[in-house]
Amino acid sequence: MSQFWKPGTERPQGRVVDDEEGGVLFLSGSHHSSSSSRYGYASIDKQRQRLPVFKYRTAILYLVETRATTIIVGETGSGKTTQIPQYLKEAGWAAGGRLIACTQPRRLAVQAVASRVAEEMGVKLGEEVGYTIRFEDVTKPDVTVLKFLTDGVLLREMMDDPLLTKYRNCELDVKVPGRAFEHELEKLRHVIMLDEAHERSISTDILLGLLKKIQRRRPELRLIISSATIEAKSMSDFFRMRKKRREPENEEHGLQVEPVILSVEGRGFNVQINYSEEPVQDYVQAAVSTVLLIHEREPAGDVLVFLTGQDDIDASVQLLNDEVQTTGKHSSGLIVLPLYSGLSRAEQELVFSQAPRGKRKVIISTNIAETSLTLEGIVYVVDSGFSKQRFYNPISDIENLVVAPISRASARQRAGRAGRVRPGKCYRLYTEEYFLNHMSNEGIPEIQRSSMVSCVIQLKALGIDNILGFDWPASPSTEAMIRALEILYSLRVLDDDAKLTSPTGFQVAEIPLDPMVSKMIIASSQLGCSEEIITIAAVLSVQSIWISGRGIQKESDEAKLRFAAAEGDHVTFLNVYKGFHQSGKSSQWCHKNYVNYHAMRKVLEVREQLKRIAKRIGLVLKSCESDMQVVRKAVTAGFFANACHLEEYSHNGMYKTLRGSQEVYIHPSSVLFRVNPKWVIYNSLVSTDRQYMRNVITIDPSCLLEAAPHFYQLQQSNHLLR
DNA sequence: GAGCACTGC
Repeated sequence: MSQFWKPGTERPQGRVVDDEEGGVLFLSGSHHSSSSSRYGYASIDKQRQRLPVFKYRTAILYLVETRATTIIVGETGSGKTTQIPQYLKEAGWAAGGRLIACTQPRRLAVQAVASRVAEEMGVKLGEEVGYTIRFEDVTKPDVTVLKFLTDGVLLREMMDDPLLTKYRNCELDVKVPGRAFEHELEKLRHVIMLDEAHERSISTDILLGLLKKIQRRRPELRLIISSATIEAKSMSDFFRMRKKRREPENEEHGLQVEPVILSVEGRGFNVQINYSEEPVQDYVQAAVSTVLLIHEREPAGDVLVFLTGQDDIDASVQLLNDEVQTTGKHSSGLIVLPLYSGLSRAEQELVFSQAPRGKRKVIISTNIAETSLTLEGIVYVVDSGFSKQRFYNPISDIENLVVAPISRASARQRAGRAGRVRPGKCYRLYTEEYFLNHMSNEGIPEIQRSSMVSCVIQLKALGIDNILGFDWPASPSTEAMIRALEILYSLRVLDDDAKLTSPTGFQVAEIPLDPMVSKMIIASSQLGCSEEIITIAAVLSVQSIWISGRGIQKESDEAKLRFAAAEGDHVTFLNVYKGFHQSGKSSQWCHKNYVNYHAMRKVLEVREQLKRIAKRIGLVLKSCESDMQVVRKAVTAGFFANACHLEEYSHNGMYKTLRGSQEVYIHPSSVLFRVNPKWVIYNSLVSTDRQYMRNVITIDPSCLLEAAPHFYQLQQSNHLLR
């Protein structure tokens, strides 16, 4: 297949930010493409001063002093993440026991940034500079002043302290002042920095809404929002808009509420964009021929290809390897590596190793390389223009993974991956016309593509009662909201007035899991099987505890049968956990039984956290030993809405959901596959050509009525008792 | 007899 390319006109790293309405705007100077190693060894201070953000130190501090909200647009390598928190500390924003908080969407980034900053400041991590992520609090009371954390953790912290008035490293009694003395106010002058806000995770969006709300009560709270170029304007609009009435500006303290955008250049290199001249029919095939073209015509440098999922990636790795084999010398020198989250740790690490001299590394990856992982040495990027995205249908209450076109923002992000070490090239497997006229500017925020049950619970726990009226950066659909309220009501987590019930609702909000799982845990406390149910909840919260992969299917299926329980997958998990525990948590035992050791370690961690929380909220930790009847009852108490009945005359194992009469099937990975018991409850649905139930347990229909009479009242006569 | 983009508490 021949490939025609048309050089594009887009500059992936353009940095002019529009600011019409009177906001201060700093434009960057000339674009430097320097690397720090050019100067050889330099002291940390010198290195810090060489970062692009250093030029803006005074400007940033001035803006944070005078503006409620500052939006920083910082390209890759600008140094904003590591430097700005230090500038704030140096300027006295952490004096008097106050904490400067800086959030990241991902745990790994939190750890990396915190340790880098601690190193630059010459302090031990966990002292002045600390971090908090799930399972790990590396901060020290009275000592830590710079705290890095995931946005999820900050959200959890706000449940105990909704106005963040206690955001300090030691106890201090401060009242929220209506009109307070200067020195009282001083204690409340906090800065919170939300980094990578453009990624628009659910937690970031909730935080943005909450912090905007808090600012009205606490004008002395300062926000720094870091964002990519394209999204900066909408972020600024969000903070500019006063929701109902126009609120008076806080002129008294010389503070302006209008947000301002400050743009800092990065250290990326220019990336030449090439578009396909014709629309591409088959992007796997097109990606393969483009890689071969690059290898044939372009100078040395590694290639990164963005495809959508495991299937596409494995197929193209195969095609490229075949090509290398058949054409021999011409195409040799290629090392082709797949990259997706489902790979084992060892396989993932291969992509970070350097290619031997004279060899070219080709990494074929999912979206994981767009945000989560940074690969060094990439000079060429091939962008299919697609990724797998999650969509939620509130009518059927089902989440689907769909291959969908990416946004222009994503396309720029992908292209930028080619310019980290030297000028690079990006090959887009779509036309320039398509890019300009058919791609959306920004992706759909996660909050508009997800179920809202967890989100509603969190907001309720934060004291936000009018959720439909909440000031979102992007509003979730009314249908999704109503569906969430309905589910939470049926779980008896919300009452008739949509308030959290006591104690169930408040307990569910404390548990960091899906409300149906939390409800199951609470029920298990009353039924006397919380030890078992907490283990099951922990296993359900990791991706999979089985080792899967090509060539070992038969063996791993057989291994699974050794643990299989007649009741279904949940009880099977208990058998695996028991065996793992009895082996002394041995990795050899896992290996022998085709159980994923890393997943089991995570199960242990989650289990410990859940036990701690259970104790705190007053649940009884107790084992039911071998009475699996109560285990099934507890599962039913949380998941009654997922009950299904086998169609009597079905020969292919078709079930129908009680709630919506949806056609569903037991997933082949379940121990109940082909067993087809009459009544089952599933944990989740995956939809491909059919709807498959994953993690299934048999139930007794009378338990359904017992667990949720309110829910099954109507169906009672015509379904359950037939 | 099928297949799971990626985070997070």
